[in-house]
Amino acid sequence: MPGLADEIQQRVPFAGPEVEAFLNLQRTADLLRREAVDLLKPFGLSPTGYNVLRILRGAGPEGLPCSEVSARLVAHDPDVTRLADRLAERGLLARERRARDRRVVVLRITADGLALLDQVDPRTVALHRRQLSHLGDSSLDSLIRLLEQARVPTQTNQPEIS
Amino acid sequence: MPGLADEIQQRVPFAGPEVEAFLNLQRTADLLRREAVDLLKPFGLSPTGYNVLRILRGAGPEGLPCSEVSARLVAHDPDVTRLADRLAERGLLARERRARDRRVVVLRITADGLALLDQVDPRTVALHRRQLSHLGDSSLDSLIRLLEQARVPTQTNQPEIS
DNA sequence: TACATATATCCGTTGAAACAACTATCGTCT
DNA sequence: AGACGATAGTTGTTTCAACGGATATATGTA
Repeated sequence: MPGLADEIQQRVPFAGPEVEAFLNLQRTADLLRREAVDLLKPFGLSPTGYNVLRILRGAGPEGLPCSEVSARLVAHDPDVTRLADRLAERGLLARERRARDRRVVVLRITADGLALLDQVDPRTVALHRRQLSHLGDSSLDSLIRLLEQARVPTQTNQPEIS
Repeated sequence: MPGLADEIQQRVPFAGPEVEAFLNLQRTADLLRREAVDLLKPFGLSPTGYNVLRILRGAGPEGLPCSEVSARLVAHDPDVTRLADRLAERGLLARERRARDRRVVVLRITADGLALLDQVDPRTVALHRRQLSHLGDSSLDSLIRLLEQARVPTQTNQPEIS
């Protein structure tokens, strides 16, 4: 197969700092996330499930509609219904249809859910500290600021003229 | 249910910069990744599949064993077998058992695979530029450096004494 | 009221990731 | 040679995310 070798080789080895930043972002996020997954697994929680419970705790006793929970998730998951199904089966949250608008289902964390969070929270905090504290506060602040900045433009993006 | 309201409320609103950095990292990575997923979908590629093809292109005509591909993936996926299955079915890569060690299966990108990459690459580069170029080169460099730093300690972590 | 449209959630299906058990092959030691 | 353990992939199963269509309710309009 002549000519193939010429085509292959190290092409696009460096496609600009944006690409490199994207890949580093994915790589780092994946690595740290896996450790969080492993930590949460013994508690029967996925990162998303854990996230839902924390959102509901933050929402207080009035709870929050599914749609609102969905909007606040770290990793946007459109299928809150079945996610809540699993958590409700285990008694970690309660569901109730709102009277004045019977379309919305309000989710509320239960005492069991709160107890589980109390058990898990110290571990995740310790994990993240172990993962990132070596950067130091000032680097962490920079990192946080850069990550926030990185999210800005994609939200207000013009659709391509194409 | 008295007492419940006291337990709920905004607890753990700020558990330290490490937690905030972790959440920002996940949030940003997820947001950017989703756009990449949408971009790749019309080409029938997942981010991981795209990643495999680029790794194989970089490896050149000699190809790479499954295990080596797995190790170089951005998002570590232990199941390269079936990932390669799908790509091989579409003729994007070829598989061959190595003669001197018949345990290893060598993956090689095909001309079709290279052609697909040629089609996709400019789009992903453009996407990442659109996502991140507003940060500017110096901020991007900082971000890359911080993300690299963040990956260091987790690799050499002592198991907890616990 | 009747109708059209929008919204919030639900559910059926598909595809892929996670985990574990299994097979084949190799290297080494006796 | 034969046995043991290590290595490289493969395969089965379960679970979960993604996508789209379906349902129920609400809202606006004539």
